[in-house]
Amino acid sequence: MTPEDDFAQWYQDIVKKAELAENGPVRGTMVVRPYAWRIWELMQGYLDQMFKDTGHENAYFPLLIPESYITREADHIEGFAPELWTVTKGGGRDLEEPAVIRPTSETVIGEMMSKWIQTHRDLPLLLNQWANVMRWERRPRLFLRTSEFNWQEGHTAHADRDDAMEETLRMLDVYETFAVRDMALPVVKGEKTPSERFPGAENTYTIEGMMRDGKALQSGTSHYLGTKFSEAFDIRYQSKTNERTLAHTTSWGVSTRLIGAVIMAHGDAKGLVLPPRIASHQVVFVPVMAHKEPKVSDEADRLAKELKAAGVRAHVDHRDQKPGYKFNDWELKGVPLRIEIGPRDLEAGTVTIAQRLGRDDEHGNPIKDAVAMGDLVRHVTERLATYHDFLLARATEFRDANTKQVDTWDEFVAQVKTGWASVLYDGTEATEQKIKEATSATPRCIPSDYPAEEGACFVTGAPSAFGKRVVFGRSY
RNA sequence: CGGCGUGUGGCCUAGCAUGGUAAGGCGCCUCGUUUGGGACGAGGAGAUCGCUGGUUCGAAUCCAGUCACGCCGACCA
Repeated sequence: MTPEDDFAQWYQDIVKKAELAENGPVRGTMVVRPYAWRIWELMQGYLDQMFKDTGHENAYFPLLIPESYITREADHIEGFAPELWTVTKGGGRDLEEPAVIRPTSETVIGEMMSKWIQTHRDLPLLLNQWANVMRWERRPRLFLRTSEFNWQEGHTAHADRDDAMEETLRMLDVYETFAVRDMALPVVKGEKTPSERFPGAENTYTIEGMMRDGKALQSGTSHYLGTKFSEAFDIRYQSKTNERTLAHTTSWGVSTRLIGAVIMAHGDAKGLVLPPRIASHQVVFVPVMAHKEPKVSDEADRLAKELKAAGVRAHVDHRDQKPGYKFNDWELKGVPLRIEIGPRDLEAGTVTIAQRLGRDDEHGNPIKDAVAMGDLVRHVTERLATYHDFLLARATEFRDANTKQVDTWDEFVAQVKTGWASVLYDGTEATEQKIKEATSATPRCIPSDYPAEEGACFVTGAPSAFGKRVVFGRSY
């Protein structure tokens, strides 16, 4: 199965065959297997460090939220009501007040913030939590949309709009940096149009990645919540001039959906392709003839230890299988570098390196390079770095080749079948609706780095909105 | 939630029209031979055929309901 034949089927095959995840016993739930959870742990590591570097502290808030909290902010409840899971019993008895399982934690954290914030000296309050949330999903897909998923949610409170907006955009930048630097995923960063905003947000910002079928995946969002939740939960502080003032809040999150992004942005017919910085194993050794020549295993173990000491995630595959089986297996699992080591290598004092992607012969098989054992650590370290650059460049080329500026309806319809279209449009929901009905494309974002441009809407001819082009595409 | 489709050992599938108590491949276990691109032979384990009910002497097969999964749509940070 290749991504070109049937993208949806290909995706499911990879998730299953690469041992990433499977369905849980309750509809819409997901079991994340160790190989994928390791990827998530690595992602968490990078993100958590960046959150701390930008002054945030981790905390933990309860899974269960009083039902009444959710209803306090009008837009919020309207948006989330259809997706809530509600607990009505505890210890076999009906609860006095039903509790909802958090779909997101603005409400319960808002409630706590109102208690913790007294004066302007308590601001900004910069929090993050790593947690699971639940939303009823009508059509679950592993990693992309499941009823329960793991994520991080940042929640912050600020003295004024400017400070909160700065935070909102700062964290959006953190997400962009992470996507590019750690996932080799180029993203388009920008603001959501009003119809695509988070329920309860004044503004929503997003990073959008292009998958290999040309569809967009919303990969991270950052929201400026204004004073909506402060009003609902009474988050006020005493200002320097002794006035009781509403705080401005933000929230921002990324989830295990990012694992889906990695699969769909980099994968190919052979299977998963993992960018080195988030690869569970960066290097896998495949010993050859180890049963006849015990030194082979010893040398593999020794070299792996050297690599580990240098900070490389190396693994030695001691399984009792033939080498060819292991080659295919690790390619399916997307390991960046494979090192073959056998009697021939021992004699020559070398190992044989094959790269998962980007260094293939005319038949699509990896070109194997001999590398001196003494030079292995340096070579591998460099290879991993250039491999990352290669994946990023490849994904960027793909995205750019499938993004077009268009100015007519016909061009637009053709373009969003396979990629993204950047257009001038009037910004109305009616126009968005018309586009969606005809093409199933929706506005992905108003890119931050697009130049100012105005003109006539390509659908209605009315003056364009937002002062620049907007990217449309089909999305997950 | 609407339309279409699919549920048979861990995985893929045959059997179903014309009911008679489940077959093959892969995988798994044991032994031997093999090992630089998915090995081979011999022996072996493993399924109340998604679930519930109905029809029948008898149901994987027919009927009804239900659950799960997939695709499309609607919905969805």
